[in-house]
Amino acid sequence: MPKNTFFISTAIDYVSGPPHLGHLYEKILADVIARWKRLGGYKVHFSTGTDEHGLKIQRAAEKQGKTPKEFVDYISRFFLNLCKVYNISYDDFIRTTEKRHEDVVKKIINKINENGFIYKGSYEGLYCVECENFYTEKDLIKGKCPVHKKELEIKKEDGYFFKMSEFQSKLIKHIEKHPEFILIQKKRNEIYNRLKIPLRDLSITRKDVWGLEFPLDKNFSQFVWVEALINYLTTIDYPNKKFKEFWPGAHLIGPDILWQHTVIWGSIIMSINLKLPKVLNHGFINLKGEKMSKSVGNVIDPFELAKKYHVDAIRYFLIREIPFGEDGNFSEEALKDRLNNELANDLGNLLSRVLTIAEKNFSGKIKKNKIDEKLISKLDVKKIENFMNDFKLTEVLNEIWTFVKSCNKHINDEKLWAMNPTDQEKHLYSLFESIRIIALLLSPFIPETSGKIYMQLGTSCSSLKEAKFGLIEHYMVKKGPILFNKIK
RNA sequence: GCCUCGGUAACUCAACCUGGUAGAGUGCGGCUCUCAUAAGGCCGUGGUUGUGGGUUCAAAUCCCAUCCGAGGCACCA
Repeated sequence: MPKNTFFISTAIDYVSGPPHLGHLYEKILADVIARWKRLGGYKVHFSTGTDEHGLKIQRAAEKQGKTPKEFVDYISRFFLNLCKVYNISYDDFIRTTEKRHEDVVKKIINKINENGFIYKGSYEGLYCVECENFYTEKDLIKGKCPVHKKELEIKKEDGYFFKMSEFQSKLIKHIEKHPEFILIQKKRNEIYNRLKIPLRDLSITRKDVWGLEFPLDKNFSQFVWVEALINYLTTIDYPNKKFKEFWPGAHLIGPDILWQHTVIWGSIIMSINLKLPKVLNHGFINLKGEKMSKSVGNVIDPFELAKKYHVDAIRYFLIREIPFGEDGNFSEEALKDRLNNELANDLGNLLSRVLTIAEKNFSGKIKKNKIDEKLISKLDVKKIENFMNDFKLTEVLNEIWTFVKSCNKHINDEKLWAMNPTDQEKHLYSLFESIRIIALLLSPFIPETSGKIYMQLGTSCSSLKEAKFGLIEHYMVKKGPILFNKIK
């Protein structure tokens, strides 16, 4: 990726059902990173979207008496809406049923073929006649079809294959040379070890399944995985200007699809001679230690959540509570704790107490003054930038909060409310500068709140370069509504 | 079965790579300022670091074993 551009994608969500908290978590992570990069002056392309082909969707559509296209149009809207409700600043929302995607897929498949990595063969596997689908041994329940509980037969089907096996040693070498290819080490180890087992070629076509037509043979549709991954090239307009500007990027994904993004996607990328992207793999969200699942009925609906809690509180909570790459726990109790203690008391009250003094004693007008070195020594912007570069988002918030608390302590230690006017104005200036920079650093995480803080401070920032003390000549502040209402 | 990761205060985690008798936040108890969203600040409470061995002057940290837990093991996505 050229120096001053940054391409980040979420996985495109499979639209067999509406979004849950896990989908939201990934979008928030990507959004925070994208917003941070923009603050840093990068030209950012942030893509998200929906994956709309495949057998499961075909089935789900049939069940509802809809055509697959009608069905995906309906579900995809929920994901788009999710982005809007949660302030996800995507640059492109891509759907795999779009024409532009079909065009790029065609180009890629042709290119892989020209390079000699596609051949016709036959796939043999365990097949359930009723499902019209192949299963692997792992899928089976007591050796039988997981859906119909029936014996499976061995079936052979013609199809096209991608010579994935040819890329095995190259993938191993790539991981050894570029460990950052897979961000989280424990998952990197898993992939690395699995690559010691011979890699099989990948069957890339299906018969009679809802999907894009296979460019080399009209009798087949494409296996969803290969086609869906190509969205990362579609979104930056492969092979044109934007592609040259932004490739390779960083793919943010969940642990369930790591193999596909490293081994399958990695091989495909190598087969068309492109540089490999980075894979930023995050963890799962559990509920009270249990996996979210529809059958257990403990799925959190992000739309319902947003009705109950401030969107920024939810964004803040998910990032603050769950270290990148780790599985995390969601509970409303923990969310309330963070919201009440950290957002409302520490941050919201800090703004409120300082504004009151400024309005009461100076009618909101605060002139530039010498900065209090002791106060600002508590903030290490460089450290925060480093954490951010390593995607240690939780640490970033931790560091910012240390400073928020320092501001509160400073007010107490100095008895700000009881000072003579000259000193008071001096300290107020330092505090407003501190709060301005806090709002700036927090803006990727809680954008709406940062906006509210800027408004009350009567200023605004849009670049990390403004994270310097003493930039503002005059403050004209005006107290507004409180930032966060506490929830019992 | 094979592979990976984890087991540290009531809870969530840090310190482990680069050994030197464990830190933070939350919770709980107390004190305190009064500008503020009854907010803020301070002090305290609290752990024989899963278990058993080994190496070492010294082990949460390195090695071995063992128990417990989580995850992965490709064409459903």
